[in-house]
Amino acid sequence: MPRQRKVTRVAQLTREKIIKAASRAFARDGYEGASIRAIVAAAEVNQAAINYHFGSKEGLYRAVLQTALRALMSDDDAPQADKPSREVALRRFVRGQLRPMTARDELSDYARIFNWETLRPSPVFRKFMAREVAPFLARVTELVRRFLPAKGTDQEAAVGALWLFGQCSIFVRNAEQLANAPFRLEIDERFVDRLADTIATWAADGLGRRPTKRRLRAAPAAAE
Amino acid sequence: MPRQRKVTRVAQLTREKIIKAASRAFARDGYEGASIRAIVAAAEVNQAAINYHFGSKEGLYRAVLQTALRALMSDDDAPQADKPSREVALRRFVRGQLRPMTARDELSDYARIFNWETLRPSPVFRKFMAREVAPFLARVTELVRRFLPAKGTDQEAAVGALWLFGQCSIFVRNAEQLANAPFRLEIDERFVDRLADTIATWAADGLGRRPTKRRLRAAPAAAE
DNA sequence: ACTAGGTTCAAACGGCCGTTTGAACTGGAG
DNA sequence: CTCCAGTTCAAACGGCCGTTTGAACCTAGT
Repeated sequence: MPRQRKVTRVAQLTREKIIKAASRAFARDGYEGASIRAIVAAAEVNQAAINYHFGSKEGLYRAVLQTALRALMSDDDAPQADKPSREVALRRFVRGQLRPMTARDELSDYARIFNWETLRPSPVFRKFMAREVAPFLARVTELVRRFLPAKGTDQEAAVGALWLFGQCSIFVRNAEQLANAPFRLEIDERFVDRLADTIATWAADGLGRRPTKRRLRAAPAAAE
Repeated sequence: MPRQRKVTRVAQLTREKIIKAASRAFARDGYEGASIRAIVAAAEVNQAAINYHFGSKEGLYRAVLQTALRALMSDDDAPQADKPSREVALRRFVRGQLRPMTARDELSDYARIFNWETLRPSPVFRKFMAREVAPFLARVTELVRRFLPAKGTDQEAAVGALWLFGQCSIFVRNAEQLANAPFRLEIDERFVDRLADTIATWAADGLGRRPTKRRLRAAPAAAE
């Protein structure tokens, strides 16, 4: 369970197979919903391997989160080089957030895992994020601030960042449902591109405006 | 399990105790996370009572969803009488959505249950909603349409409605977290009122604008 | 080739889950 | 008051869960 003295090549391969299968499982079913038995079946690995290599299911989840965060960070670090306009940066961020709607790769698995955690963060996640995610969130807050009126407070920027996440995540969460029922949308790359345009535009316009100070709540109606 | 010939007064009371306790449990832990044993303990009722009165856990959930939908519908039916301006209607809707951030009553339990279902709708929920929720969603779509440019399509309105839900739900989902970590916000009625103003304003501005048709995605950089 | 230590394995453990059972109880119509 | 349908109850069932065990199996260093 604690440190290994040395790890053989095959053992490292086992760990990687497990993490890959676990990423898919956690993305599909959430932390509690994903079972060790399903993971080891997909990874074609003995059940005890997880406790041997990662100590516990929690330890495995921690390892997956680490892999996920590393991948997500380095992914949208890349195109950051040329300091694009705030509109382009916003559009890129939104499109990146919407990526899991169509993509079916590891990166979208990672995004889905974080999506699960927005509903009810697991203890593992909260401890993990408190340390590791600050720089990531700071980057989004910085992006939001470029749209806020001059003297927006830190809190306003943080709220704006959360607001931005929320707009994207509901489409990611319901991507499958959008094809059915009252929506009947065809979710392909083209649609997601247009959706990203729409959200980015809506968001840019919203952030730029000062919320009205007057009470919009109607005065209590005399008649009930 | 099927029809009861007659229900005694005490039996009806048992059913109500169960539904109330189940609502809290499902709101707190989601459908799968809530356990029958926890529910019957909170309701001070025998474990077999749930299968006797509702047939199964699914049956209980259906009953809770029915109660919830009825309550939520009649709640925001009430102030609909005076045909408020679209801005007032939007602000009211947003404030209503944010209600569970501070309120700790049955209505906010119901809202939280629906919130869980936006992450991964349970089969019960999907069957239930397909029939029952159409009018509710139609109302929100109608509200959104009042902001859209003249010839917005039905699909645009539906997307707008989903977008609106997303903006609210992330704050509801993370209400507890907003007090900690990078946000440090004090979540009270005043804050939620201001948040509702902000979201309503941002949303109104965003919906009113036509998304830009030009590609915001920067042309592929020469270097890289 | 030997062997010690890292790794895999099948099997079992204890615990929580939703459900079923059959007996005990009870309230209200006759 | 009787009696039985409606209801409650304690106990048990089978199933899935994460974890532990101890033996078997490599594999790399000598």
